[in-house]
Amino acid sequence: MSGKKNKNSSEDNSGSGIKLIAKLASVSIGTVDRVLHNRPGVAEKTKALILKISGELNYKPNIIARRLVSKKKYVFAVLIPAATPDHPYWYQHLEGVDKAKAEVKELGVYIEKFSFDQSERKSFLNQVKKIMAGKYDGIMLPPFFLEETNQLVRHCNSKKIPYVFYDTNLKEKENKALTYIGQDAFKSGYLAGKLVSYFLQPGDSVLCVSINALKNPDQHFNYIQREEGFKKQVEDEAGFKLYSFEYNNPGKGDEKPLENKLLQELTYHPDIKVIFVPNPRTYKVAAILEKNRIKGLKVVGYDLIDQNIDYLRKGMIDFLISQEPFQQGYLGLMSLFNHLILNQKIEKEKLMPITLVMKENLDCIMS
Amino acid sequence: MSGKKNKNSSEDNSGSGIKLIAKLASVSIGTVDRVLHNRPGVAEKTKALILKISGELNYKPNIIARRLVSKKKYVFAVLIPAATPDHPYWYQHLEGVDKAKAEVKELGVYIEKFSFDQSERKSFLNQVKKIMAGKYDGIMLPPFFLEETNQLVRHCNSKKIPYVFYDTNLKEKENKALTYIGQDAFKSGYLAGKLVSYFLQPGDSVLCVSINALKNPDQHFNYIQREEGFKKQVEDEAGFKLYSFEYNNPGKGDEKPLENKLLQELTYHPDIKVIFVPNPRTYKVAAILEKNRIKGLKVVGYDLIDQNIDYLRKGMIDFLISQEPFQQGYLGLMSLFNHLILNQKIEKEKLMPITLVMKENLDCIMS
DNA sequence: CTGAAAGCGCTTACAG
DNA sequence: CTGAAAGCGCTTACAG
Repeated sequence: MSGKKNKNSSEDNSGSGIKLIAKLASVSIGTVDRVLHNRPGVAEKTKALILKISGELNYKPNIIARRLVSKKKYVFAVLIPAATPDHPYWYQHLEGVDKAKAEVKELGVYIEKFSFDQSERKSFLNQVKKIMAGKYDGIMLPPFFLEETNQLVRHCNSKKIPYVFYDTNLKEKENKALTYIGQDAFKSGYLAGKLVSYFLQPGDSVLCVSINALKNPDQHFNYIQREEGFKKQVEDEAGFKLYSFEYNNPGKGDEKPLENKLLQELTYHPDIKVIFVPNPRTYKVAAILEKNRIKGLKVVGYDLIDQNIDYLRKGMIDFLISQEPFQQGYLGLMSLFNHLILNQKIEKEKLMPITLVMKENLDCIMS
Repeated sequence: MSGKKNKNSSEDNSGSGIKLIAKLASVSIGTVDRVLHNRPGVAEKTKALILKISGELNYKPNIIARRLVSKKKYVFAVLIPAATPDHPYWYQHLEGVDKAKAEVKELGVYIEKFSFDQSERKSFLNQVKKIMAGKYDGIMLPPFFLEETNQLVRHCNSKKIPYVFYDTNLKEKENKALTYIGQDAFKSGYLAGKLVSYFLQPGDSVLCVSINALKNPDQHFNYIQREEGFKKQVEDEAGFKLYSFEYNNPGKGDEKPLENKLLQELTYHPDIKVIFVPNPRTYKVAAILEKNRIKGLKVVGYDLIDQNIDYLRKGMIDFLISQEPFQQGYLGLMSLFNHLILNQKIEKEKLMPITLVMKENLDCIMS
């Protein structure tokens, strides 16, 4: 009567997992559970036997059963720049975060968001402190500010809390991040440079306009690296002249200084045929060109934010490089989940593709 | 003693689902299960009550528990062109299929692959027949051959078996496919045309070389549409001259005729500056150019197969358009899974991004 | 150091 | 038409 299930399968498919092991080892399932979870209170001999059997059986726990019964809850903290009309880039990260949030909720994993003003170092620090004061099982952040990030990193390292970097990478010695999700910024700029070189004729030159949002411009790791990659290709390898200037604006106020500077450069250097903006403020350049009815220049920049998309549609921006912010938010959290809950091995880096977007493939990219 | 769990949560989180409903309706959980699954044998009155309560509770079944206990197995059939050194494009689909396969296996879903020779209509038909003879809960296929696909479609429609198209879309009246996963071929060609237009100077022209693999060339829906999209942009909108020829080769044998034809075109039309190949056989053109030491031409084509990647690296191919074949294989099957097992709503189309790949972003794309 | 029992939320026979 | 019971593979107290 109790023998309904034939045990003639010599397969991988080991009957009923933990129960089978218990039977073969002549112990109870409680004991098996203990050794499988490395909990104390099992005789060395028993432990060894159980490990041996579970090894031979190639035992893999049934995650479904595990999640059904487990009462353990997980909470992740996500540090994320405030998405505002001035910095809409982050809305897409937010959507990715929310998708992950919805997906893991039923599985007992909760995600808390900590928003900060990306132009304010202090605001970042405050949220870092809140996170350190709380009890989180995993943390995800864009390491915008070196000092403050290192505080958090040290805290995580000492408490063995896994953390994930996204959008911007930090290659510091203390960095033991579980993974980095985002582009290789140098390569990204290099690719932009390659594309631009295709457009140019001998004698043409290029203008790079770095429009920063931080009060502390030396902190924009990504923009700096993109510019370096771009410069390497356009100037060093393709041999075109590259002009460049920086413009610093924490988001508010008029852009008259930018306009003046830009027009001045274009007047002095009529050989400029392409303008490159290594960040999402590309639309500001397009707006100035439009306002002053300047045509015949190609504009290449970053990120599919609404303002940029408008100018891409109008033909005032030629190419945008997309970093898949949605995927960054989503995959970053899922890698914490996969690591902590599913016990999966996580790659040290998940580099986002450097996607070239033109008016014509916009809709496909966004769907 | 049995009251350990406080029931003071007036939340969405409805205690224990089916049990709570049973309690509130004063019936057993068996009866609740029946109406939730729309099985017969429940009094209309009881049914209505249970439906009402479950509605008020906003009841969502716990999929984890469901899967743990359910003995129902699902089997999907995938029709996939044989991946061979001549058609390596399909290796990547295969990997996506295998990933999906591994992921759903533990959940009681099995995936069977049916491989066919993409140059042989007959081979496709044979596999279609096998699938129709079997008992499958879901089917995925690239609808390469119209007649044969329609047979399968009619079979599926009458048996209410969901089916998914991938790689190639078919917009026939009988087509009630659950979804289509792949590019919009016309737009894809149009984008290629736009990119090419950026490279050209007035007076330049373009050559389109369509290298087919089917014995029955009129069946290449994708290639035809790409060519049309390309032509529309390059010729109609940008106003460049477009030469084109077709070359038909079912995979085997020498390419001397192709070489002769290509060299002839280039000799007659020295104004040709770009060659466009609307399919993965782009490397064949690159090989001929290399062999004959022809430089200064730009080559744009499709798909990240090894041969193409080699020439991209060498600089003999300038741009490749990627269709994310891995994702096609993976997402197509997952949409069957999500539909059938998770009861999710599926979008009618999942258009793959039209990704431009150059030597410089190759590694990021592939990782 | 070890075992026996209850239970996660559901489905599946089986018995009325 | 309806209910009571067993069980999916695991974890969690609790009792020795």
